[in-house]
Amino acid sequence: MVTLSEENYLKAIYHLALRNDEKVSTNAIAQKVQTKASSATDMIKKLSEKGLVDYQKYKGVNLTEKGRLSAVSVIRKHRLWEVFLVDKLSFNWDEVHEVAEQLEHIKSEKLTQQLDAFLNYPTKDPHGDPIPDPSGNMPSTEKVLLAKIENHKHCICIGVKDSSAEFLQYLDKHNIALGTEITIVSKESFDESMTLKINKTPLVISKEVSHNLFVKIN
Amino acid sequence: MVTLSEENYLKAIYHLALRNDEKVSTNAIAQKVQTKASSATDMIKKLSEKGLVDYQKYKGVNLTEKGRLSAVSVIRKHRLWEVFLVDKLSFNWDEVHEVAEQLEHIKSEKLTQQLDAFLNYPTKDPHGDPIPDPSGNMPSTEKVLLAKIENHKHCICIGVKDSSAEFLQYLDKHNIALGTEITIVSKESFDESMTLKINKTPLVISKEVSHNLFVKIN
DNA sequence: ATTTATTTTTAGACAAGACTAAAAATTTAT
DNA sequence: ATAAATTTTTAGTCTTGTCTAAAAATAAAT
Repeated sequence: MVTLSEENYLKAIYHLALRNDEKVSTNAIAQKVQTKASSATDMIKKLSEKGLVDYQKYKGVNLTEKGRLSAVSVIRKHRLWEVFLVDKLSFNWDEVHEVAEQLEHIKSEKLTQQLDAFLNYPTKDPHGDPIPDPSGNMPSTEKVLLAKIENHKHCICIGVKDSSAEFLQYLDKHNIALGTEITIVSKESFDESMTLKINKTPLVISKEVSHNLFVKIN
Repeated sequence: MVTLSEENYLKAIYHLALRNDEKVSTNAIAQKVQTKASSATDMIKKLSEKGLVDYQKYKGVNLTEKGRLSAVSVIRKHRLWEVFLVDKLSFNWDEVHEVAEQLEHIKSEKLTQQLDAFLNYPTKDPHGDPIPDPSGNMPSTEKVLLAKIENHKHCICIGVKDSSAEFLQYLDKHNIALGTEITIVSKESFDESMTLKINKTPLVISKEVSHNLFVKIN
């Protein structure tokens, strides 16, 4: 069971990880959840013990898959409730956040499902943010780092982050270009390396590569 | 500001005071909120300090007007959400309680108002209980226990007393719903069982059932 | 490469709510 | 009316999540 506070921390980490794409710092989390760094440290330890984040002292945190699913579930509920408030209860788009912050913590699988159906399976909330599907997939509206793609997913290369000549040559050598379809075959958590399949050819890449390549989900 | 726990205690006291009409005992409260008497004592002191209940040691508690308003506000939200779940999200009437227990604590005046309007200002929840108005007036229904109805009378099911899932499922199984017309065919005085006729079908019920079903005379 | 500054973690404390065990008050029974 | 049983309260402890102050680790700057 994940408590309300834990859910808020997971959500904060999820949102911070989107832009940074690297490990999230204690201070950043503390600021996001409006608390002190020492409190954040305590909570991070708790989340780590529960297997919701990967954590090493002084090194920042990452969501585990379990933690990510929990965070996305809360975000899904938040955004569905925002749609409800605007579409059905005539709220303005700038009035919904505070109420949705409360509603997102209601625990009932059936409630979420039925609400989704009642709203006609919306794909975006009133602010234009995508609504994750019931199994925790966040529709990617825009480019995402290859490192963020889940196992066994297909995606398409749409750009690079740091375009050094060496890196572009590396890509050429392995037949990765704009528009190339990439399948994630497996991911190693200890060094964040990945095995891909490109045009039926397997390729192992390091985390330096996966964090430098932008893709979009097919 | 009234906390979630405080709201639950106030609600418990409100419901207990209905029947007893007298002061409510610590033990009764503890049982209702599923806790120990010592915990109840602690909370009662806190509620007393906040001016939500009148309390004298060993003498039981009464809601103050302030406490009553707070309790009724929670009950109003609980019942509105129940209507929402049944009318809009296709919940069965025996599935709504647990979820409504969570939703009743959401704090937003506008949310409650708009929900009320969206549901078309309902006056009863799915169990037939009245929904208080926004200023805290609880409509008094002239509902009566089925056990009290005389022989050969006709009446209409308008609610239940204790709405456990098992009981509601029992009612469903025997085609008793809100609005169902019931005729009392006979009454056994030795065990207080009754024979009814529902849609021309006879049904024998125990005193447990007749003491749990509210009806109004046709 | 040390010193300085910043970030992060630890240690100890606090408030809310709950619990156990025991004491005090009240009620019931003889 | 006094003893027995029950109810209620107190005292002390626990957990969750927060805080402050200080120590330790990392990062920045000279």
